[in-house]
Amino acid sequence: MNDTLLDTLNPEQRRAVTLPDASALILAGAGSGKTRVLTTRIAWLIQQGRVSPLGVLAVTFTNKAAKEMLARLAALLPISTRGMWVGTFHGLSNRLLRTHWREAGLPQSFQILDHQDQLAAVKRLLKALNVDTEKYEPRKVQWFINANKEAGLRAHRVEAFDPHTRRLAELYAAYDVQCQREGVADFPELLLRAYELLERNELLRQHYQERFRHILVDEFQDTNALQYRWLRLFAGPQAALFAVGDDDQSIYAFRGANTGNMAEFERDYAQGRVIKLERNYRSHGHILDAANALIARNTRRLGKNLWTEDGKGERLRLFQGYNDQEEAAFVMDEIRQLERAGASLADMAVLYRSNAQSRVLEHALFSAGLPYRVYGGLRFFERQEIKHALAYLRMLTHPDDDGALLRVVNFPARGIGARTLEGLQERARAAGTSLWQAACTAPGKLAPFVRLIEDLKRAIDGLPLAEALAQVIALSGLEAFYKGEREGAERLENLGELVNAAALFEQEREETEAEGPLDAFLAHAALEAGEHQAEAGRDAVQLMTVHAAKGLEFHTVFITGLEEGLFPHEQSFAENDGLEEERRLMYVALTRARRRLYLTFAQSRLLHGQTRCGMASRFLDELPPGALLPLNRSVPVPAPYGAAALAKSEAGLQVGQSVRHAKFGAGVIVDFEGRGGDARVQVKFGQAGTKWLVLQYANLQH
DNA sequence: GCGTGACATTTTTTT
DNA sequence: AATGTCACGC
Repeated sequence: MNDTLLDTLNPEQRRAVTLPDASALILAGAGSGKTRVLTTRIAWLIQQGRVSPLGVLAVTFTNKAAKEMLARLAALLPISTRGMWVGTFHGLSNRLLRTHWREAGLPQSFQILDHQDQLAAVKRLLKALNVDTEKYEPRKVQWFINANKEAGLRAHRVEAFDPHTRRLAELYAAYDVQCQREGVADFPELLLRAYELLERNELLRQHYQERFRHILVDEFQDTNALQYRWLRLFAGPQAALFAVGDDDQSIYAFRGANTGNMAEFERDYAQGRVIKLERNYRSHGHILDAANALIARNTRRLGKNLWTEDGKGERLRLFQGYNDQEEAAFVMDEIRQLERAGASLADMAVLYRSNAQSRVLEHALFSAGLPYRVYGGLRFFERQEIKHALAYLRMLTHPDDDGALLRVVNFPARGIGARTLEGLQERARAAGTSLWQAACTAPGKLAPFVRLIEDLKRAIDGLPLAEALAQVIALSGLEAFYKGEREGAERLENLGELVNAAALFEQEREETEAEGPLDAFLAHAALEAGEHQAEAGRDAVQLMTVHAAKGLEFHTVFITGLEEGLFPHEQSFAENDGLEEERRLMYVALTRARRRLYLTFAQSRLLHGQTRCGMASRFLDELPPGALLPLNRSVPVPAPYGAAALAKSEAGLQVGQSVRHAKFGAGVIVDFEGRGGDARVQVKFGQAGTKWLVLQYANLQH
């Protein structure tokens, strides 16, 4: 058994799997068998008797990755994976907080706010405090709160040197008070609360630190400051931290991921125990050569070079289209040819930098009658009918949840408008109670609603979860409402799907869990996006952003829209290290392909309702020419294209160039459009912000 | 209380 | 082009 576990591993992988009981950093390149090493390591540790299954803590970022890990473990070991702590940061934090809700200062049935719910809560707060939402945009306030929580900072510890930031910190403090009063926790709160719980409660800390002897983390390059501290706290002085990651695939810095964690981890924990997995089992040579050459341009890398024993394979096919439609038509033609040659559509992916680009591609595929599937977009548990049904459920288990009440109090419409609600909120504020309590004590127009909730409570008492949910959907009036809607059929279907999900959830649920089935299901709904929708499993071309493609692989990959300003995205030019992140993104895109890779771009494209001209992405210049196969007759790949390029060369300006304006001062060109007398450039100035200027009149110095 | 039209606002996304 | 937000009038 021991042998079979390690048999198929290469020497580096085996070395990683069989490391002693100490912390280590595994630098795992794309396609190097990262997940395999992680799961085999756990299996090996357990098999060797170095740790019991309950002494393992394995953390991932997505539920999908956690599930896959559990499935692989179950296949490797003759043990039950039930009760093992394998999950996402948020899922595990939730588990801890549900078990120790009292010590954590939370109500037993505390509810989890997803992104939407949180934004609604912030808006409500700003309104209650009479804050000018022009000056303090809800989204920005939300971002401020989350960024600080993810840095591990509570409101009183936020450093604020200017009045605006000070005010934001006050709002952050008020927001936390509101959440506490309502008994709800947003996503970063789960982690921060779990962290603080262990930090402050010595008994609990000792308990968990003694229990978890081996802590393993996947996608370590994506951890933020709080997650890293969370890991360190769980590990304590003794546990072995096994971190697997790839700094070259860090593409989430924009949401707080801190690649610096890897260097810090090496210094503080893994000194001398760093293993690089560089052998790639996925792609042919030309693809890897291209990826290696591209990523080599980034500074501050930990350094890795992928290699394969497979041959060079096909060169990367390069196509330039006249516009986005021609580009899409090309992609479609190639797909059709490949399909005719017997390739599976599901093994082809069309990637793009931003979601807006999918439309043209979808249109082309649709017209051609090729089945396709677009990833991203609205998730199951984020749909309004689902949120409504869940909000009713929340009212039943946790009536003090003001957000849930406001969501359903007048949906379906029952004549409770802004005026009534204002009165209700006023009374709640005066009495210092939740909206629900205020509604119960002075019902007035709200009486029917209060009665409805009470009736629902009685109706579902003792029912299994799925039946209870079906009752709620029927009795709340949601069902009748959507039956009457013209486009309600799909929503009704989704509600049916939700009942199914509840039934499935109850079936699979572990009985050992501390919380009731209702709370558990609501937490599940908040933490689990609800992956698959129709279309899944069918043989269809896969359309997705490069971000969404991370972790996946395909026989054939199309990387589209390779134009300056789009990929790399113009927004990145102004950001610190923005271009390096874009390059890592391109690296991720390249390494998704096993056998065939297409790189396409268009000279002009319709964006935000207007035609914009662009030139070929600099990333194309950064690939080794020998690995490329140009498909157009003339292929001046590095040369600029189109009218806009002309305008630029006329004026001697280009994107990324520093310029000076008489009034606005120093700035950097971030975009341009039009030609001749209409040519305009977008310049980001230090003081004056970002402005569009007509080239003819701007008189820019450079 | 609810429907309508003007208006801005557009990277990437998981939990 | 498309979507969400918001103020306004019925």
